Amino acid sequence: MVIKRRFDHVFDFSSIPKAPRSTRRKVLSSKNDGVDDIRTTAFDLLASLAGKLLEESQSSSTSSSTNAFVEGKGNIKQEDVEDDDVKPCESELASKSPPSDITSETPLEQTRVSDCERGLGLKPCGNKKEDCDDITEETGVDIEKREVKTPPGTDGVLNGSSEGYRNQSKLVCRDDDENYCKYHRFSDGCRRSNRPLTRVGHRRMMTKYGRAVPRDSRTDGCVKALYRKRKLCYGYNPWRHETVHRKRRLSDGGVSSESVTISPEKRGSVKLSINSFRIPELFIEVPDTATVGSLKRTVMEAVTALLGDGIRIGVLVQGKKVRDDNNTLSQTGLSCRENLSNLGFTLEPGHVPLCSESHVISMPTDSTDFSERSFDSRIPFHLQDADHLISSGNCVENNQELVPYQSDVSADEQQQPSSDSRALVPVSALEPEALAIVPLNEKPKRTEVSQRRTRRPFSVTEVEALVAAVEELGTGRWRDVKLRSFDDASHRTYVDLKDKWKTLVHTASITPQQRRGEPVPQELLDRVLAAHRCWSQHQMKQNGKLQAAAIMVGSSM
DNA sequence: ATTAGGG
DNA sequence: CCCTAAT
Repeated sequence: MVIKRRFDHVFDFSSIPKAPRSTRRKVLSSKNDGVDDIRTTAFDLLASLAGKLLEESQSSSTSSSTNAFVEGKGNIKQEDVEDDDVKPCESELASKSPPSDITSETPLEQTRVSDCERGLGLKPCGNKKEDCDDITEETGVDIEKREVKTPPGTDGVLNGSSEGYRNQSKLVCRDDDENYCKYHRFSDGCRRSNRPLTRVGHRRMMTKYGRAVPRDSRTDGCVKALYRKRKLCYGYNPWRHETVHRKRRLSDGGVSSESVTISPEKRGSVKLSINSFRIPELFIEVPDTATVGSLKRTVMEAVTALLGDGIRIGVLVQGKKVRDDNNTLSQTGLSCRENLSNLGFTLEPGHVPLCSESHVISMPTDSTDFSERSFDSRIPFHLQDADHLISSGNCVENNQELVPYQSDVSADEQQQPSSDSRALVPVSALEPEALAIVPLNEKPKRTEVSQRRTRRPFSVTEVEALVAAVEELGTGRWRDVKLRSFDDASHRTYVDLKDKWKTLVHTASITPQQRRGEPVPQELLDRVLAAHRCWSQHQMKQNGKLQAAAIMVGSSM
């Protein structure tokens, strides 16, 4: 699935939620922290810039026009994912089977099982059956139809408003993994897994880092697509080459400011406010198996990379870039009102980005375009866009020094924002180089095909299955847990399961307020804690026995 | 290939 | 999730 949308969002600073930095940081994982920092820094930077420039209250026209301006630009909003299609998931649930059915176990294992089942207060299988029935219902939400709704008559501009978002067009994504995975729980009753047996026929090729090599295509469409995306990005696609070429030609590029309002009030001083910045068109490609969540992250990454890459400010006067930083404003001709009205700013990337992760979508200028263009024959959009880029590039070539800027846009268009697309002059038309700003490859960390897997939060159903398996098998047999309960979920490796258990234990240990993501039922967390205690205790005992045995052996020698 | 634990 | 070390 390739989404083609123009992506010149207007960022309305006032719409950016503010929270104490410390608060926000607290809630973020260490990994996202960096991202958030970057984003925050970038926005803070912009905000402070605007603040500095805004020495005084804006001229009355400014504030009144700002909102209207943004409104008029329209909005694109990804509505939160909804589960609207409920369909029971295949679950092989347990039939009654006595927990004592462990005849094949060694005496040691027998004791540990019984110990732990006592410790965990495991119910007899009859009760487990009840659990299983409950689970059947829970798994009913496994099938998810996800939608992205875009507002009618809008053009791809983001802001906080959520008005008028009705199914103008739908982007239906499916998470294949969740759709199709089935969880086995107590599929063989209460019998403990027998490693030698379960091994047979269940081995799965794993990549070096425990990455499961998908056994079938139903669950790995995403993987393949991602890989393909990667491949495209890393060099085999014409679009990319065009991008690179263009970048060599371009010395500047980036985000343009809009709706700059200037109020030369006192003599010798210049007051102005920057109401919004527009982000240039971004190209995003995601596989149609990608989740909406991953799409969001992708867009976020693209924007973050753009802003966080280190941005510079460019100044445009009468559409021409002012390159001499040492000239005074009056020397630059910014002393009179007329000239000030032609002042513009650009955000430019800190350095010329190279290609790395080419996620990134571009959005059409209006929603009509979106609904029709995004999902039709534009799939191989690279070529078409390559053409576009080329022509844009030519434009730049002819005008390298003087970056075209529609200076009257800020003065005029913002006054009549809802007058429609005139205010939506595509960035590319103004600043073709903006197209090249797909921020890429700052950190050559992950080389080549190695890509971090897309995050797949565990569903409650999965957690349930995991907890059940660990209750049975303990915390040190992740491979067995995998085979027992996640054998059909190729994207869940035993390492994933182990990691998930780790986080579950942590989650269960913290207050509900500190938890994030889809809430895990307290009942499950209680079981997690109980199982964790039981099995770690068991492990200690076992270690003790081993030590004792070792001592015995040692002393007898 | 698995397990365990840090990042 | 990723990465490593140790089995």
